[in-house]
Amino acid sequence: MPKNVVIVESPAKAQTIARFLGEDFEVKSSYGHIRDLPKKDFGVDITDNFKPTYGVPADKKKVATELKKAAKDREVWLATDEDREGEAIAWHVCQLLGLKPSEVKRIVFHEITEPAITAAIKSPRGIDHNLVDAQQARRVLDRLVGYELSPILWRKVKPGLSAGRVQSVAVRLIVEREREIRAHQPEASFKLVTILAKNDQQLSAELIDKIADRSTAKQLLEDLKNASFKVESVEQKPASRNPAAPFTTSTLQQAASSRLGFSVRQTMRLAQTLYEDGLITYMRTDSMTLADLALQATAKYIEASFGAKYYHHRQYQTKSRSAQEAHEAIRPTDINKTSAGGDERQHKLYELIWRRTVASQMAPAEIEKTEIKIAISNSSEILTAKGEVLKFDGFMKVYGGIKDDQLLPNVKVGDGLELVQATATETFSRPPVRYSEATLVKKLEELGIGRPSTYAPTISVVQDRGYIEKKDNDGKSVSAQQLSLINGQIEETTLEVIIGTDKNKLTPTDLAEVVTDFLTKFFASIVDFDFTARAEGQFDEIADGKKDWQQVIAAFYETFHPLISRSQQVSRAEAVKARELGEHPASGKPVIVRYGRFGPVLQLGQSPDPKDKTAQKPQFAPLPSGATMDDVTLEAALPMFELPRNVGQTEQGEAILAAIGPYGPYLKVDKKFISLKEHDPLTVSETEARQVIINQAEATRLKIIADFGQIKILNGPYGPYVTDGKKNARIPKNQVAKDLDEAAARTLLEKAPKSKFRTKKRRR
DNA sequence: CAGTGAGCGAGCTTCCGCTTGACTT
Repeated sequence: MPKNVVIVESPAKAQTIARFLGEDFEVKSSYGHIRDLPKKDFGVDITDNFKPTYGVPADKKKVATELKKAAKDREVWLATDEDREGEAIAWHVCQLLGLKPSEVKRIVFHEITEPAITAAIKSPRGIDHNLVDAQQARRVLDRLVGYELSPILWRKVKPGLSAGRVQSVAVRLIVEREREIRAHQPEASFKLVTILAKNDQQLSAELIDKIADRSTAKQLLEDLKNASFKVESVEQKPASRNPAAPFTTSTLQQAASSRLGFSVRQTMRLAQTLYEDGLITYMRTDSMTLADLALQATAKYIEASFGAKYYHHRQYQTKSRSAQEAHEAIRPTDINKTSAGGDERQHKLYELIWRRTVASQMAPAEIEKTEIKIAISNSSEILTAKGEVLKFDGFMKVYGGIKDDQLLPNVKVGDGLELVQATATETFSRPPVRYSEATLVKKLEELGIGRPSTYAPTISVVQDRGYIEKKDNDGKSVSAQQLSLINGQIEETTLEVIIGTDKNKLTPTDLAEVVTDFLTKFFASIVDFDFTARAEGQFDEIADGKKDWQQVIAAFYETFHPLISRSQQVSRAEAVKARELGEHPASGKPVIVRYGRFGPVLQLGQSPDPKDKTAQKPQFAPLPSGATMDDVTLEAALPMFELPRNVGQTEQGEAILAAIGPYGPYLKVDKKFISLKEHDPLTVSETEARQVIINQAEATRLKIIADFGQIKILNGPYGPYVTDGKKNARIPKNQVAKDLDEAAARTLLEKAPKSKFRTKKRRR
């Protein structure tokens, strides 16, 4: 029985370091934080100097028992990460095991290499209680903000909502970007591009400045008809480009998104598998540092594979202001393994990491840039042709990314050129682009908000709460004019261009706009982009022993809590920004849009005084499909009060109604409801409605494999299954669905395990 | 599954950061 037990955070790490430590050491994992504030209760005693109550969460009970068993009568070594959270985990483990910090050995290492670990074992230290206190301050601050703010939203906006230091800023960024896009007015201008020739060789040259309007563009083309062109200058200058730093979590997420099209969550899942299989280093890191052994191996690999001139030693410094650097950068554990991974996507991600790591230690790419200026005989405007030639590929041999540029013909100053064609095309200024998952992560990291372990979960939570949706935007079509000068003739054409298209971009819901407005109005300091950065400054002072954590929190709470009290006085109506769209033509009553208890709603007539029992109640209706609270108009709103609408009859003479319910637009035929997906309930014709009804009947018929009354065998997205309306059972591989009789189906249902998963709450 | 809309009360929801694992209608 080994006399030492080493506790680390991750089981995969435990496995690796066990190999280096030999028989005297058993290595166990805490699986992250082992104690935390309770989920159900507030867990912080405001009246007792913010004293936290810690406990072992339900999903950690098993680990806690195992750790206690393993630590009994052994020397305990705590090798959790060397950052605020890691130090706190070490302290919590002490508390769990009933050990005084002086009774354990605290060790740290940033690389999982044999030298790093043996060196660490030789120099144990104590637990840094200042650092633990900094973590407690962080934890308690987040609890105070999250658990005092969220209930305000439940009461003033909608139950189940949430707010927090990180998620509320993420939502705010997306809301503000959307508003910039809405406010954007595309400005038109003209871009002139010419093709010029010297003998058989052609080059493309353009006017750098945009041309203000069509008449100026046309005049310029008229001038070009009779102009001659002469090379005024040829400038060549060398340039070099350096490789990007090795991956951190956020840059990996960005590169995997842009190069491989992976979502942030997908990237992390794949990286986790590669890490567990020992193929890459830890994937949740903010460090760009490579271990010495890795640097040496990479140098050797580059020199052997590409030659010495491709090698260039580099050490990178992180720019992230919140970086804690408890780990290495993300790199392959064995640089000689050029490809690895269990499936296609793991393969691609591994290769991306490999390329980035190797490239980071390679020579810069050498480029020769050429710029040719061309004078026009009858105009003061200058045409410019730019070209780039790659002289030495350097790191681009493994991590490319340069666009092919034009190779310019050999011309010298004074050479005359012939005009082949000139085109002036109308272009429009672009609105800012919406955030993608990856660019949001980038922005959050720049602001120092969130950590490598929370980027992916934050993106999920803002979607789960109904604040943010991933959406494609079709953009809008605009007509652009184009004037072309070919063979001495000016031709005019009109092009249809689509601007503002988007795929998979983060778009705010009406709920996000309402909540963001509420929070920026009443909690401006909390959703301030610098709030986290300022708090981090305070945590650093606690870590340095210059401040007491409870005093820091007390000072914060003194300014924060009054905001809570004040916001409680606000009426719902004020919180949810009602807007009057106009007047209902028939009744003269106002039409209002606002965020109701169940979502955005149109209201016809003012809400009556609650004391006035005889007052007429206003009429309510949902927003038209595709409209938001911000862009809905009176014209679009009015027909919504006419629903449900009488569409006509089925061939059998049953009445068809169309309306919008809580689950979207639907048709109603003889008490049966059919969702309307393709058509609008306001405009759907009788013929279209009949077809939808027939299609629906056909789909149901295809879904049923066997129908025994209560028990049915159905085709589902995961294959055939048995159901009695309440419980479902999958059909074993060795049985054929359509051969089952009622008795067999019943047996399957009885044998099926009760679903452990709660059915997911519906989002609206 | 196909109405609701104010505010109160019962009892539910909620934060961030550290980690992995379960397994669907």
